Amino acid sequence: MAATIKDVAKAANVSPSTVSRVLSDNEKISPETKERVLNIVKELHYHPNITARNLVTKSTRTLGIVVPNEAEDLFKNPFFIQVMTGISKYSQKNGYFIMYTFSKSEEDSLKNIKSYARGKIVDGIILLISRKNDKCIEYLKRINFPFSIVGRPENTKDVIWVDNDNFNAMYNAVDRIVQKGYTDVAFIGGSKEMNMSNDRLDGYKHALKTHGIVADENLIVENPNFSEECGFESMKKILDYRIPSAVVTTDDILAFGALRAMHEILHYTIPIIGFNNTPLASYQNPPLSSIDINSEELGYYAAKLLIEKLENKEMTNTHFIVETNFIER
Amino acid sequence: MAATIKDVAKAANVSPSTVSRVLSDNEKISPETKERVLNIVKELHYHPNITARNLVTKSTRTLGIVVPNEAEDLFKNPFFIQVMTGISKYSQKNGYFIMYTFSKSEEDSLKNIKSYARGKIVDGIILLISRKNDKCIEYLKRINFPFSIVGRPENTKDVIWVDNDNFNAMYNAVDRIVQKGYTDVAFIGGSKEMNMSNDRLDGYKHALKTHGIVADENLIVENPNFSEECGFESMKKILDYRIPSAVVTTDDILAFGALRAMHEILHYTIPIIGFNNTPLASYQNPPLSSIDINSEELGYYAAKLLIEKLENKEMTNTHFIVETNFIER
DNA sequence: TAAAATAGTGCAAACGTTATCATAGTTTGG
DNA sequence: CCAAACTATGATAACGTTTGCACTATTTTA
Repeated sequence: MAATIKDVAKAANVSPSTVSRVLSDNEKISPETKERVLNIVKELHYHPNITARNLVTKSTRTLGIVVPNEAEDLFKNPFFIQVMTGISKYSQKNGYFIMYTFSKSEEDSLKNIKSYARGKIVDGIILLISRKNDKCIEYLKRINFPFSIVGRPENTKDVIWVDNDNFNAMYNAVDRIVQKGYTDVAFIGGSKEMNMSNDRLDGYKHALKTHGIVADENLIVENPNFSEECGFESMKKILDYRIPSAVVTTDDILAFGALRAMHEILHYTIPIIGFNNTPLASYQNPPLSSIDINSEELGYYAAKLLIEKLENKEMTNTHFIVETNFIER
Repeated sequence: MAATIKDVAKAANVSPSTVSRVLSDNEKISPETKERVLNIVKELHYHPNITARNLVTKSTRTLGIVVPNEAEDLFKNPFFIQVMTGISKYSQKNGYFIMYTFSKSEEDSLKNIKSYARGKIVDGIILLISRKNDKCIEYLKRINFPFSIVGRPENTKDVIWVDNDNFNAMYNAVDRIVQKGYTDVAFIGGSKEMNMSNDRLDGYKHALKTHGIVADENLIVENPNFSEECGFESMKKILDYRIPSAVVTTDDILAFGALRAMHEILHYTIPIIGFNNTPLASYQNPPLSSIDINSEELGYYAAKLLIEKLENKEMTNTHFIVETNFIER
């Protein structure tokens, strides 16, 4: 049996309170007792029982991550694991543990959130996605449970969120290629369910407008998801209509598909830009230019803002915008 | 404030014990009290405090996953997230929570394991990697803490592990292509630190031997890791020496690099086989044949075996072999 | 019909901490 | 030099459950 605080207290000839104080440091404990206690602690290999501590402090120093089922479509995309890495990095640095759960559906997400929140198993929750009319967000708001979101939610009021500036990221990319002389730019987008899709489309349109170019609706293809197949079909559709001078996409995987369509149909490629800068983007033929969204930072800041809220730090901001970088290849 | 078991008890005019028994079901409680209590539970939105329960039951029904730093090299590879999904699926089904932590190094892993185990924060640990002379394994064995490993450890005595049969997977693949007439097969491998690398190499050698072919050491290139660059360089080296009739690799990413080398140097491709069946394998040009290792199942069974141990089920086996599938494209 | 078994419930201890309050001893202030 | 303030520590009550034991009322057994 592992030693408890009482064992240490007895061996050091002090009360449990004193041991507790020694361990939490910031107390007025005489140097002698401190040393004596610390020696016993070492000797007995004592480590406080976190569960017991959690019970009395009414906090678990644990964050819960809810990974949506959509992630499955995105095994191809390191986005989620990168975000999770970022969350882990900040959390560890600040002594927080992390729990996660994969959810098959929005309902399932909600169920998992409830078990986290109601069982008081975590102090806060990080959502890796925000849907339209998101039930999870609504629930968390209603029960007033701390949470943060990766991705801008529909209604940003009273929520903590972290995202890229998708509008500007796409705006700048399109602006750039138009300036290079590619004025006839096609757009291949993914799921319209997500806010970022619309932001990126808006950025595209606005950039064209700035240059006095009227967007040709036939050059804009949106899809139900971000698969390679969708990218392929979209490009095919576009090529059937006309050969644009360049293509922008809202995801590298879409770009991979589009690239394949060019190879198979055109037998040459036109400039194309991906999004998310998947590690494999650089290995495409030709290497794919892409917009890096710094996924890891998204997670890092989602954890940071949430923890700041949990610790009642005065928050300067209830959201954070992570930079994007245009990677030209 | 959320309702406690005492509130429910008071409202239902019973003792807390009775409420507890109603909630844990399997007790001789009269149908009337049961119904009455259940109603109050619903009315008060009562949910047991898991921390308090954990304290008295001396168990957290939580599994801890230690993700190694190597994962970072493998963002390109959905392996880890797939394993984590598998773990999540089995755990959820059986009412277990999951914690994870990324580790920067073996030392860091050990530190994280200690905080999980000594704080009694998790009931068991799943390691996502096994190194040579693995300090984590050694520690967990020493303190006799339940754990399971994804991947076969050096010493399988007294440990629970789940893995593919890497030897046979590679053996069969090589056997297959040799039978098709490609007798001059090159081999590109990754980190020798990992057992599976050696198993796969052995499988390759043994398959050739079976067909009476003497392995040409110059056609065998091993690398420090599984990067695209390594694949590229290895293929280059092989082509400098001689053009083989086919190539097998121990990872799709290596194959991607090798494929690029063929395109750039040979300007045509020879048959090549990857490993892990990365989602992007099918989008290569030409589509990459690969060996699917069913990563998700690896995680699923790692969780299953560990939980069985935790619940003292009589375990028929202390390890499990997950099937591989040759995906021909 | 008395003794024994059983069904249904309550009491109280335990789990291992932290935190509030009290206290003994020492130092400081006027 | 006595009251006031402070220092270092201990006693004790929580935190919210589960569980072993005890108890009463009922049913079964012989």
